[in-house]
Amino acid sequence: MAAQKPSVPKGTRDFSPVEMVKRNFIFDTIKNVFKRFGYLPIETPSMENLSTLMGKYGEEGDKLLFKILNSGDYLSKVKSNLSEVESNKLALEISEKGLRYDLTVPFARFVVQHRSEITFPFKRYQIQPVWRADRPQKGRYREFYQCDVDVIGSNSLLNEVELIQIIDHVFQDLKVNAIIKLNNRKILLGIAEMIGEPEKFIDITVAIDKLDKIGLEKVNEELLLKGISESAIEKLKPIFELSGSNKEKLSSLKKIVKDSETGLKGVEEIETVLNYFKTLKLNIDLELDLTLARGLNYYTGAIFEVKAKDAEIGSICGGGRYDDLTGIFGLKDVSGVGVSFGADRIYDVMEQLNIFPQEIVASTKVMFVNFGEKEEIYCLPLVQKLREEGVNSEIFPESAKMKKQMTYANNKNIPYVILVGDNEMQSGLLTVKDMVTGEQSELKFEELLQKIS
RNA sequence: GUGGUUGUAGCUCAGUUGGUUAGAGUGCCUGAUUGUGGUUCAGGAAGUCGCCGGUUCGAACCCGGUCUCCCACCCCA
Repeated sequence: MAAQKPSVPKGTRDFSPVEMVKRNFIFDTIKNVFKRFGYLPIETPSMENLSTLMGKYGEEGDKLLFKILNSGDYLSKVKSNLSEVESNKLALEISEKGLRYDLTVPFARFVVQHRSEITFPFKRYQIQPVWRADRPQKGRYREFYQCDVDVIGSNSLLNEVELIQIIDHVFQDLKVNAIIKLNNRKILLGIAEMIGEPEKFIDITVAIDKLDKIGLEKVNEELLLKGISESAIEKLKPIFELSGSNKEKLSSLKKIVKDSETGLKGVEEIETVLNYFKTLKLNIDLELDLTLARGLNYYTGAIFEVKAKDAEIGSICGGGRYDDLTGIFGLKDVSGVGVSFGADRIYDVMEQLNIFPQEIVASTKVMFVNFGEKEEIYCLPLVQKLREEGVNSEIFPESAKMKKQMTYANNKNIPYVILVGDNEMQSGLLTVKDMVTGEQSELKFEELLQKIS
């Protein structure tokens, strides 16, 4: 039988040690910031009941869910006529579980399910993979990690402020130049009301979200196509033409939505958030962007999106406030707000810009060459001592040829190689080779410690 | 889901109008050097030409299907 060619499913990837070291650098950096702001970790299962996931991400979202086939003789339980039933109807009859699509909905489920154990406001972070069945392309995978921070059970806009600070910290620590775009769904709703098309709210937001990508004309075409009247489109025009500083945009916006209570509330919320930053230091740019809409329709208040300034890859972080996500699961009046960092896209940006710190790649600092049994017995306690001193060390596991052992150290980027043979065992010194300069010196153990620390 | 594109050695890629035995660079292995990697030199191994079928005396090359990669749309981290 011919060996089958090994491969992984479309849109999924293996990660080599070098890649994992870099990925862990991103995860660790993000995690440390989360912890510094008082967030605690949780995890939820990779799969959820489809009833938990369906209908939370819009029509498109449902299509992008990976569904898991029921176990056993699932076909025998199908009630519909197989030759007539539609695929998506059948899917629900033979599948009751699916892979999670994001971390926010499982979190809402978690909160409702564990409400009696939770003290509110509940601040949690969660770093796990999610799955989406769309076609892979640049910066888009079928399996990728999200790093979510959310606070639930508090309406305070201080939480929005805190999330912006977290984003600021993360990208500062990662040394990624980024910009936060901020908007508020209430403003978008107010605008929809103003132009007399409140029921077309979703269509309007999706269309204006594309403004910077496809331009005003195409957006207007799309709006017409969705059945929005020309006069309404005409009224939208001044919103697209808003410019200047955040302050200027807000004051002209106030006039536009002056007759919409919701709209004014949204403007006020943004003003409040921005006012906090009059006295807080913020390194990242924070920009009010009226064309930011975000597709997920559970957002009700503030919405955020972060873009890398020096790379073209879509958003690397996004989120917002959701007033009633727990309501779906039976817990009313619990508002939450959170953001999600796209670790894989951040990786792509950092890789493209070549800004991973050099020193994270070297894992082993010292390697002992293995000359044979006698020497092993002599070296092993030394390796142990180095490890006790916190130095990452290893001994080559067999007395292979020098060339092989040196090549191993070289390929693994090990900076120091130690040679201990008859001479060294007699003198009690260690021959230490600096793999960068090629220089060798005979040192006492303590001198070695000093040299490498 | 729609449209386009790619696939040849572990990796990056050549390969003429369809014509003997499919090449290069790099990596790998061996030796020059039995206690010295990264540089140099000599030698060596390595390919169902993505897969299935068709056309042809003959296919890496032409045709059809399929999978995969990448890109755009939809949507999104």
